[in-house]
Amino acid sequence: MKQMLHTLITDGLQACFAQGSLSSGEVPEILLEVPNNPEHGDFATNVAMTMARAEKKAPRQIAQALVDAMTQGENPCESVEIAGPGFINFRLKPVSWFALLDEVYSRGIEYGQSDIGNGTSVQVEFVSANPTGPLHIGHGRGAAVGDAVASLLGKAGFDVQREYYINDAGNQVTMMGTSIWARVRELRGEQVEFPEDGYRGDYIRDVAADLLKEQGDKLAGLSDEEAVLLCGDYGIQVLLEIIRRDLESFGVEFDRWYSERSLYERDMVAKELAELKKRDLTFEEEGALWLRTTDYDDDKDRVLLRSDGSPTYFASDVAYHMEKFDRGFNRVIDVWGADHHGYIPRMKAMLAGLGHPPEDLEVLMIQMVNLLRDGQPVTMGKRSGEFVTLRDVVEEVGRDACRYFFLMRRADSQLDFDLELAKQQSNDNPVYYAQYAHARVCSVNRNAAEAGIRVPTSDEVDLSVLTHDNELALAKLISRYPGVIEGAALGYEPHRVVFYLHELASRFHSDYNRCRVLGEAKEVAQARLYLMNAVRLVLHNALTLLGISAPEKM
RNA sequence: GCGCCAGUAGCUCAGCCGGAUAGAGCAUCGGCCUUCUAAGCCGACGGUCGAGGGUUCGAAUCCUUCCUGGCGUGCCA
Repeated sequence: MKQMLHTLITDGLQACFAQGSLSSGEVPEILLEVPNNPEHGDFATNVAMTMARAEKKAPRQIAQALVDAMTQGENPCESVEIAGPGFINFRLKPVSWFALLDEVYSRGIEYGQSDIGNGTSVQVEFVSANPTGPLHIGHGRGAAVGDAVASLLGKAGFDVQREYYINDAGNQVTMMGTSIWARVRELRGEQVEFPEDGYRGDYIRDVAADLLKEQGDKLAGLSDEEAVLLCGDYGIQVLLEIIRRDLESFGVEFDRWYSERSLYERDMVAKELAELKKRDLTFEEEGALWLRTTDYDDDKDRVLLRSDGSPTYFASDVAYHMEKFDRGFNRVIDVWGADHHGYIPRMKAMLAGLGHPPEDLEVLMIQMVNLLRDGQPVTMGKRSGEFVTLRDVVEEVGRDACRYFFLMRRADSQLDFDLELAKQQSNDNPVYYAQYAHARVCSVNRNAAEAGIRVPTSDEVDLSVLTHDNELALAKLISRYPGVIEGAALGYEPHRVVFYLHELASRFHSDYNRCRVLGEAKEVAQARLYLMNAVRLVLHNALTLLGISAPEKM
C-alpha cells in the first residue's frame, strides 16, 4: 500500500515538474508514515515541507500543486488533504484496503515473507552457554531472542544459520572435572575438601554418581590428574546433552553445534595467532602474548596467550570468528548476555586488524534477567550452585508463556521475572490473549461449518458488505504485518512482533464482540469469515515466528 | 575514574533514523454472559517523558552537562 502511494507521489511530482507548477526537478526522499491521529488519514507525508527550501515556496503551496496532480487520474484514495503546516494526508478507499486481503490468502503461511535480505547469508550464534551446568533463566532469554531474531531474518529473506558454540576447552572444563572428581571420591567414602571455585550444584553429584556407576572400575585405576580429565570430558558431555534437551523442549533447534576444542584440534587458533603476529599486531610482555587492540579503539590491549603459554578464551574466539567468515557468512550475529559487553571492542578490533569490516559482526546484548520470587531477588550463580533453571521455569509457566515473556520487551532493557507472579498470572498472561484470538476464530469456523457456511475464496467473497469501522481497522492492521516483520528483522527487535500481535488480537476481540458471523445474512457471514480467517492466518504466522503455538482450542 | 544499557502513568513497559492531541498491559473504579469460547468486550481514572542547557518552524526522540539504577572495567568465561 505504501508502495502504491509512493508511486502516486513520485508520478505526481514528475507531472508537476513537467507542467511547470514545481521547478526544482528533483524528487526528494519520500517519507510516508501512519499518523497517530486517525483524523489525519491513513498515511501522511511531509514531502511538501522538505521541498520548501529547494522550491523557495511555502509548503502548503507546494502541497497544493502536488495534490492537484495526484488526484487527476484514477487513484486508490478516498481523499487527499493538505493539513497543518503542509502535511499531505491520504485516506484510502475501504475497497483498497480490503483488496489487500487477497494477498493474505494467496500467500498463506508465506504472508509476511519478503526478500529484502536478498539471500544474504547470516549466522546467528546464541545461547552458547558453558556446558558446566544446566541453562538458567538468563540463557532462556538469550535463547528466545536469538531464535526469534533468526526466524525474523529468515522471513525477511536472509539465508540464516543458527549456531551454538560449545566451550569445551579451557579452564572451566578442568574445574568441571575437579568438581566431579571430588564428588566421586566423596561417594566412595573419602574425606574430601571440595575445591573452592568448584561447581557446587547438586547436578554435579548426580553426574558423579552416574559416572561412578558406569565407569567406576576404569576410574579406580587412574591418577588424580587422569581422573580429572576423564571427569571433565564426561561432565561436559552429560551437561551438553542436558542443555540440548532443555533447548529442544523450549522449541529451539540449532543447525550446528560448534566445538571450541575442534578449533584447537585443527590448529585454527595457532593459525590465526600466526596471522596476527605476521601483521605485527601482537607483542610480548611479562611472558604473555598480547593483541594490540588499542590500535582499534579498545581501552586496553588484550592477552592472547597467558604467561604459562595457555590460550585465553579470546584467542579461540579470534579463530572462531574468522572461521565464521571463512565459511562464507556475510554477516555474523552474536547474541550475548549484557555482562559480556566489555568484550565487544576487542572483537571488533580483532576483525579490523585482520582486515575484516567490523560492521559485519553484530553483537546483540541481552540485558540481565532479574529473577524474583514474591518480589524478593533470587541470588543466582553457578558457583554457589543455587539457581533456577530454564527447565524449571518452563515447567512452571509453560513454554509459550515463557517465550512470550522473554520477547515482550526490548532485549536491551532489563527484565524482572517474578516466578510467583508468572505462575499466579499464568491464567491471564498476555500470551493467552493472542492465542485466544486464534482459538476463537477456529471455534467460529467450526460452528460456521456446522451451519453450512464455509470460508469463501477471494473470488466468491463480496467485501462491500463489510461496513463496520473495526472491520476496516482490522484490514488495515493486517496489511501492516509484512512491514512489521521487515522492521523487526532489520532492527533485530522481536518485541515489535509481540506488540503487533497484541494490537491485532485486541482489534480482533473487539470486532468479535461486535460483528457476529452466525445469524447474519449469508453474504455478510461469509465476508466476515473471510476477514476473520485472514486475521487467523496472520496470528498464526506471527505466533509461529516467535516460537509460540497457535492453538485451535483453548 | 572510564565504558555500555536504562530512567516515559501507582507498577511493568512501547514509542526514540525529529512531526500534528505521548500509547499499551497490570492495578483502581463503573458497566456487559438466555445468541459464534467472559483466558473476552465497553467506559472512567491516571503524565513537569529523570533535571538543566542547546540545535530546530517543530524535541520523549538529536547534541551537551548533571543526577539515579544495573552491568562491565582479569593473564575468568
